[in-house]
Amino acid sequence: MPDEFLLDEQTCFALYAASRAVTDTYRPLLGELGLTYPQYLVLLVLWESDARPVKEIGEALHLDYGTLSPLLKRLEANGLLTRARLPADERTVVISLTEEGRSLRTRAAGVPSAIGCALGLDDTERRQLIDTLRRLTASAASYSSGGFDAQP
Amino acid sequence: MPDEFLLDEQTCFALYAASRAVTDTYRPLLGELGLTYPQYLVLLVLWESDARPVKEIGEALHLDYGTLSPLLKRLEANGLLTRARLPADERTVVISLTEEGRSLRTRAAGVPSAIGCALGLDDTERRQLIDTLRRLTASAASYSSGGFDAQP
DNA sequence: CCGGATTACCTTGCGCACGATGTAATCGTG
DNA sequence: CACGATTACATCGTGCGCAAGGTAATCCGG
Repeated sequence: MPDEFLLDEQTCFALYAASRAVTDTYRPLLGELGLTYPQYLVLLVLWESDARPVKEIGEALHLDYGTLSPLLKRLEANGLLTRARLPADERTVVISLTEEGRSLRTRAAGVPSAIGCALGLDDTERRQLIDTLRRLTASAASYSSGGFDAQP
Repeated sequence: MPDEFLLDEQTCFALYAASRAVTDTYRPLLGELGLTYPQYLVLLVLWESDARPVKEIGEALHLDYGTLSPLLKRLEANGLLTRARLPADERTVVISLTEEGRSLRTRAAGVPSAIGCALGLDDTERRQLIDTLRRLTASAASYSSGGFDAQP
């Protein structure tokens, strides 16, 4: 039988390596904008719909507060967004883009196509890859946090 | 036209999310062995062929010394491997498994199949995913470190 | 309306990842 | 053989990513 330790390495390691290779590709592009890849993801969320609570940003990106809190603080320090308590519920912090944060979208206009080109996949492959990754993510998530015997 | 910032998010973010979901699945399994996922990857390399210089481990995993040096130090502190200068070339450090490091392979025997099951992909999908990810990684790498105008 | 549970967020600690910098050993060239 | 370049590795600083523990605001059952 083939070595299970090698077989296993293939899917998960391929994923791990590909993910890092992609962020490597983003790095120089985003560096010119003073952004990291996770910071760029937060801006993508906010460019899509501004003034959202931290909780929603976390749900969109599958990131927890331990990651987001300091990240958002850095973006605030860089003048790209503001943090404000919601008067109706003082627990929730609403994140809003500043004018500088909004205008950064224009400067980032070339990023998506540059990345799309760097990945070197045609439309069919891209769609299929996304579909497979989505199902894989859902399947893995159902195992990690619950699986058979999850109790809410 | 569709929003490029949304379109772009799909491939790269799907990859980013899937990669983290998979390591989430590994975490409890490897936690019982006292390992993290990158540490597990290093052991996979060494289980395949022991007594390798740090350089080769880095090439296999696409990791640099800044990541590997402290990681290997932790594995050494945990008694899983040893580090020794090569007499023939005092610059290179050879990493060798201890008896405990070798025996951990037996305790990890159930990990690959458990992960394979959690991913929920059939053999065809798995093969195709790996193939796509490999080409994507290669394409991205050729852009990041070189691309058109790389000068050695 | 009161007290316990829940919610939203923050902080701390640890372990990657990566860029930048440093050091010692070796190689290569004149 | 000298000496500049290269190689192999280590260290430091920054920024994720996640677990664990903390706080204040809100909700909810009695």
